[in-house]
Amino acid sequence: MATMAEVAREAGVSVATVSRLLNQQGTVSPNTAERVYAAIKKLSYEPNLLARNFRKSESRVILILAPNVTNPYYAHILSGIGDAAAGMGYAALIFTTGDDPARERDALEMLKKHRADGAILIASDMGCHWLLEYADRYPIVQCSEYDPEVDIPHVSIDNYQASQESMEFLIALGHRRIAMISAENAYISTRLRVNAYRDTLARHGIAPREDYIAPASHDYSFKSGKLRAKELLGMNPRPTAIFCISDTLALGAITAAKELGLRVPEDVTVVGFDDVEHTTMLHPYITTVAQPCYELGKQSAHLLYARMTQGKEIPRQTILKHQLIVRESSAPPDLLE
Amino acid sequence: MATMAEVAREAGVSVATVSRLLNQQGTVSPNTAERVYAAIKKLSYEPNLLARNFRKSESRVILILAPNVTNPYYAHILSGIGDAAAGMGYAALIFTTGDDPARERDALEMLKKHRADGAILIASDMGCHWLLEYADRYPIVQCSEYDPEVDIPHVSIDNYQASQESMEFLIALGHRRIAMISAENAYISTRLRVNAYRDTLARHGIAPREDYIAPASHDYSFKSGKLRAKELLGMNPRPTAIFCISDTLALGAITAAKELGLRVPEDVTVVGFDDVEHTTMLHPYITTVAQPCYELGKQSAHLLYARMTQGKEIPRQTILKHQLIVRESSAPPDLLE
DNA sequence: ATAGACCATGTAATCGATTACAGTAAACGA
DNA sequence: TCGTTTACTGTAATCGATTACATGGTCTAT
Repeated sequence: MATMAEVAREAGVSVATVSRLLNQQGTVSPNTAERVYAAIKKLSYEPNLLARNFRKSESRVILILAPNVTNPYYAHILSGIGDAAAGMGYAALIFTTGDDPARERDALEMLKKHRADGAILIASDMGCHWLLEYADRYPIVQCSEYDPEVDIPHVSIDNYQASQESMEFLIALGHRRIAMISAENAYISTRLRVNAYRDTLARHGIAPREDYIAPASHDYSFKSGKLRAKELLGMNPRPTAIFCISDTLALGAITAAKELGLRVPEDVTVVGFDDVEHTTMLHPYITTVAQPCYELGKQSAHLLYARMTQGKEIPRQTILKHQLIVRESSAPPDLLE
Repeated sequence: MATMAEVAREAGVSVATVSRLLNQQGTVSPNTAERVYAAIKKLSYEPNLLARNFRKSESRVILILAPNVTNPYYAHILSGIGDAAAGMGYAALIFTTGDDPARERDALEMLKKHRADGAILIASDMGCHWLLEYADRYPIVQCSEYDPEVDIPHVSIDNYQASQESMEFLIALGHRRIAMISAENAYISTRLRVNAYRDTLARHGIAPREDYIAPASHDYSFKSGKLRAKELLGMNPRPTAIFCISDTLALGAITAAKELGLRVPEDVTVVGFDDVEHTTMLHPYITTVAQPCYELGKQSAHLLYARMTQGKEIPRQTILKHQLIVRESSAPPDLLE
């Protein structure tokens, strides 16, 4: 592979001139430029990014940490980040952490080693104070999850407000015995959604029953949603609606209901969260709160970019709009029962 | 950030000694080693990968090209590649091509620029002779899709055999009017599956009807699967079974059947392909051919690694095992109709 | 006692770009 | 006309690691 020096020799100029031409720095006469371009073509020269990045001390890579890439919610965020990064001339290095802070930490070491210029963390647990050690020294943006007590810029939706709307909707339909499938994780979204669940019930004079709140596994697995739903639907009195904090869990709940011989929504209403493809794949289509996943990723990337390149102060919090989407899995409770 | 020279000064040795110690090259006395480690700790030194990679002329990055990251089939492959790469000390740079050869080509330029040491291509179209231009000069492995006429190592399953088994299964159940939802793409898998569909019918003395083969959109979208299935199920005589080349399409077909008031599998049998999570998310659970997605990705990464590091000749073709999984969406046709 | 092997370490070149600085020539302004 | 920009180009230092080669000291075998 030809080097810049060879191109320079071929064109009869110095490397400085070639470099200036390629980087649009300084000036180069049209005549010389033409000769250089000819030489580049002749030798089919390609700049060596290893050398360039080393010299400029930048990697043009952004690190992305996600629990996994198979959950469609994360996949869409990754998609948004990836597209935005590509548009800005950055490459996205995706690391999966499996929700393990140790692996998260390992991956962040990449910043110290100059393998990446900045990082976007998707779904960090609460209580991530140790993150500040990195955030103070490197550009970092959190996407979707964050800790309100930790001062790192983040992009998310208003989980409390969204859950409240969902609950208000159920109550307005006439539901009183509303259960919830949450998750055994330390995400802020989970906490806010549970808070909103309790608060909204209370505000309507309905005493929240703790045994109506069933935590699914930390990764929102379909299987565990089904399991928890079966437990909930076996209780007496049986809840007439289940508020799930993810669509996968909602799908699990619907499957559970069907296996118990219950109809959705006639016998039990199920609502989800996120609005991933699953919601409209089989009937009943799922009522859910739509999150702008792709946009969350895109915004995160743009913020990080601003922080990395212009060293700009970026807003601590960016909240994008959610939307309650009513479909087939919700209906008024059957009051005759 | 401290440099190796500073560490060397602090420890009272030369940079060569520090480097040797860190790379386990040559020998360093225990005494010296201790002093160096102390210096590293004191200065909290981290090697600069930009410098190291530049010097060694390797990026320790592998390029991954996929049409998108949201299709669960690709997501699982990516997962396998990512884990394997991390285990080998490589980082995975994921680029989405949207099935656009131009973007695929652009991404491959990264190899020339030394941004990556090798590449794994997921789902390249047939007729990708131009790929040889890169494959001849850089380590490249294709995963899942490939072109038998293009000599690039690839990892896949036996699509023909798998489809044949699926068809034999349907015929053994008693189905004669079997339709197929394929796709409008140029993948080898699509071609082999269609071929196996035709051949197997013919071998059983059933004349394939061309209008029973409906191509869905190139990305196997749920929506287009539903659309095609509605057309097929509206035909006279109506097919009693539909062989779909992806689970998403199968899900679309099941939804279509339900919307038409048909029961699955009593009125129509639907079988899928891939075995992604969707298959067991709602009843009827889908009968399908399982592909070892994660393993496909992992193997691809290992092959690429062998090729990159030992320059070894690697096998041109690696075929992993598939498995027909019979679930609820298939049953003998109702012969009373 | 001495050659040869081996160990521990240092010196300095090297990878391929970017860029500060300097120099020359032409253009310009008064 | 002379000083001063301005346009264009070249020289060489530089980024931070790796590594070929050289050096001096120890140990071993004859």
